[in-house]
Amino acid sequence: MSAADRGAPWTACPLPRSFYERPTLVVARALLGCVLVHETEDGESVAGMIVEVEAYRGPKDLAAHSAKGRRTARNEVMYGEAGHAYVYFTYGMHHCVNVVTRAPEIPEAVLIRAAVPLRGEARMRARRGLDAEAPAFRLARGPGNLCRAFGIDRSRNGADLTSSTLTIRPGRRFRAAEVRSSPRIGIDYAGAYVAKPWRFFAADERAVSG
DNA sequence: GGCCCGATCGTCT
DNA sequence: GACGATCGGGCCA
Repeated sequence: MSAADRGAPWTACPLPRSFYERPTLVVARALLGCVLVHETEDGESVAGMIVEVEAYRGPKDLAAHSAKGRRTARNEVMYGEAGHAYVYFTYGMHHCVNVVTRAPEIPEAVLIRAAVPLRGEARMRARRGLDAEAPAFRLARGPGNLCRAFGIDRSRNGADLTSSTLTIRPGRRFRAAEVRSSPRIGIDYAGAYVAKPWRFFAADERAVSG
């Protein structure tokens, strides 16, 4: 660790399991301001502050992959222990990363939709195919872009966020006045659950999508 | 096996 | 606002 890294959020201890075992809406809100860290192949790490999330609360939530109790090889991680990553592939070209919440057999999770780069910005740019001109807030804006910038793909599905090369650590705390909520994005098929205000984001952060 | 569609993104009008 | 890219998952036969 360099002297400059001492005390930096990406060097703090990962959030404990108990953080994720709480109600999913509580976890979603609490993740805002926390720091997602992915250690890369060469031992360096990329890190970013989470500024946008969405809660998915199956089996009742018709927008969740676990709606109506659906349980397949793809979403099996949602039924497991809290604090693990659920990573899936969609639209033939994008990955999305979630954190599993609550007790085993309760298939709920929080989708991480956007982050502000804190470390490894050059690596993120290279992965996104963006040059030095591109503003930093664009690097991890949107769930697909975030996964690409962080180098997260299905090989990280099931990763333990409390003790692996993919972790989430405490960061800054947003005050209530700095947080907004809204309906979730891209779930028009979810009937009565379309309008649930289960998307949370930091107001005035340009890295927020939508 | 076949068919439909997606927790997205960038581009074009 | 509309649309194409691109392919695995889910469901039915």
